[in-house]
Amino acid sequence: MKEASGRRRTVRISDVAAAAGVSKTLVSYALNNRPGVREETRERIVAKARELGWTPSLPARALSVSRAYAIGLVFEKSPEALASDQYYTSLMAGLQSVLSHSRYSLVTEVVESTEAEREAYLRLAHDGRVDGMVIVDLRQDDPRFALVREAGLAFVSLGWPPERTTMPVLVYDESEAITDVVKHLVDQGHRRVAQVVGPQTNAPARLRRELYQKRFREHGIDASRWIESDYTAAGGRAATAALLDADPRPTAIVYSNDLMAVAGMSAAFSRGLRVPTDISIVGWDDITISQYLHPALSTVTQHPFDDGKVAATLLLEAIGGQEFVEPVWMPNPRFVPRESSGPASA
Amino acid sequence: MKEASGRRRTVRISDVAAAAGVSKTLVSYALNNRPGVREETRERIVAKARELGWTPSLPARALSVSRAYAIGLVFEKSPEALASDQYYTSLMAGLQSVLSHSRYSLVTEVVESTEAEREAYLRLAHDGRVDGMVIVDLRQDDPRFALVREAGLAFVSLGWPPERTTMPVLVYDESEAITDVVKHLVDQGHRRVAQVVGPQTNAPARLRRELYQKRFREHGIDASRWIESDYTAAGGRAATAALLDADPRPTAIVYSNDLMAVAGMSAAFSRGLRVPTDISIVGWDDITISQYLHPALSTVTQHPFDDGKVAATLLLEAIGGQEFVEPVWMPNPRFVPRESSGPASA
DNA sequence: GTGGCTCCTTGAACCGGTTCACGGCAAGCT
DNA sequence: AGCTTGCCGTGAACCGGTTCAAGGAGCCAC
Repeated sequence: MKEASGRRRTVRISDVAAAAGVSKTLVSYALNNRPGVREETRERIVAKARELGWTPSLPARALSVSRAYAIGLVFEKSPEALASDQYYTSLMAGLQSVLSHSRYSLVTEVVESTEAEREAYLRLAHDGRVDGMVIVDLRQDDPRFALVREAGLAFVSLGWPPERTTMPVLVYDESEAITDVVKHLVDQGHRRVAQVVGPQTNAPARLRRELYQKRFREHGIDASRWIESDYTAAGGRAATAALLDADPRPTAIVYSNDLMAVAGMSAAFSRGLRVPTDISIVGWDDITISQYLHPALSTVTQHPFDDGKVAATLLLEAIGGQEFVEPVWMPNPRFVPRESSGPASA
Repeated sequence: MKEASGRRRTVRISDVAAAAGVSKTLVSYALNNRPGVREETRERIVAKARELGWTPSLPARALSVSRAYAIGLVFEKSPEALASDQYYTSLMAGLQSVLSHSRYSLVTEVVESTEAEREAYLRLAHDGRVDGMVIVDLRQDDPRFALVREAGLAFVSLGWPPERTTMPVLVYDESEAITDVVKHLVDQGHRRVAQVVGPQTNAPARLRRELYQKRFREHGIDASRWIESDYTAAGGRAATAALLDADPRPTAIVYSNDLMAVAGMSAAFSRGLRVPTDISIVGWDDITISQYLHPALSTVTQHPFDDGKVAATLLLEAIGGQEFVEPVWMPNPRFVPRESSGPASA
């Protein structure tokens, strides 16, 4: 009586063994599709297991095979920055869309300093909590690659890692979109263009800035007008204010994410400037809200959900032992002109 | 040689035992602060453990004590809806801010149907992957409570659960903010006010709609003008379009989240209406971008990060065996008037 | 000197799987 | 007939902790 109402007795592999009249070794072999089990016997065991509703105990399996059946994702970001940036949530959803069809789970951490990030990595690895990591937001001389290497963890890198590796790497080419943005602006007569960029310790942020500069120079535009910011709205607003203070004011500003671009528009409005009549604004990310803004934001679309899907798939393969030599090229980001960019003001 | 460069040998409890010259039982007792160990011996063991860099193996401990040392969070939402809604990401960050100081981790899942949600719950529970769940977005007759009860999992509910429970419950009172919004609108002469609400299978969405209606009626306003939508931008835009088609058009629309409100503004603009001159708009959530819009969005602020913090704290206590009888009242959401609401048009 | 008590310590079982090494048996080969 | 070979199946060890029941040492009282 007490038993029935109390903690539900879970069915063990030995229960299945007893019910099928074989040893638990054989049950294990049968259920893991190992050779050395007569087909007829295997079927009987599988049927019994299903009948009893057996599912493997994760901790037990984890203990004996030293696998966690989980992957980790650590965000080194302020909660504010994380929440206001859709990229990460979409990425997570993309990862999940693959994991939920496997027996793997996603363990996430949000930390607010590189020191805490380091600890999180060590903890996840040392505790045997995960079998692999998804590394995003690559930084200059990123210390995380050494961490995973030492911990013997598999990983997937979203962006070029600083060292050669046999783990999967996802990359894409932003230059095409950047070329399109610059062409779009130049065609509309813009000659004074400024940039508000992300933290320059962040490798992709740096690369993006350089690509923009290269294209600017090719069109004879002064490429030195850029301000480093932090991807937050407040940061974007402040940077924009500074840029608008310059005497020959820029006629266009390109931002490294939409959130800063929106805040930039707000800064422009509050000075009585019209967008795009007085100043053109181009973002990056294409967050949901961008197309509903007034004016709708010209920006560059990315595919974080797909990135997540592919990243999860490849990471699982890497955990399975597969080696990767070539990076995987993802579809390029694409420029989407909308209303916030137009002809340059006189 | 091969050993040294290969898989790093992790230090086990028996290594500590050998080094300290005691049995592994005693090491376990000492490290778990159990009574029955001489103080001097305990110190020696702890010192040795630290010296060797021992950390407990999670799977091993999980196996013997039937604890996962993790909590679960399942989102039943489209990736799109999840990504564009800051609430969830902030909630997650809040949970993490507590968990990272414990040995607990957060396991997240994103599913797109209630059937998949059910499977996710069963899987997390059955696999022994988590010790407790965070239940958000309560629905009418929410099936998740039965799931966790049957699985014997602890949980924390963000909102009133359908049944009596000894698990922690977080609640807050929206009526104050709603009273303020309605008063604000009425004071400015609004008599025709409409609502765009969230899915009415969602219990809090329903309650919010009813509270608004109650206040409307108290001021003699027709409370029947509401449209059910889905919290997405596309949904908000469509609902707004329908509302604006009505002949005596509403002079104000209140939305159940900011994303729909922004999309609603966009719909108004595209018909040549001005905000707030021709129509006032009030949102709900206060996402980061709201204050940077043009006009800045009048809305209601919530505290998802704090909710997460408190939820995690209480859930850990519940897992520890503590029982809760009274729900915990969180600070009330607060109305923040900005530029998108103003005097009613004639 | 012996019994009884407390305090500290330990061997062994257990959690629920995986896997290694071995054994029985029938078929194939010489 | 004797020996190898392959297939199928099993016992036992192992993963790294926790915990129960029992054992030894030291001390006190009778």
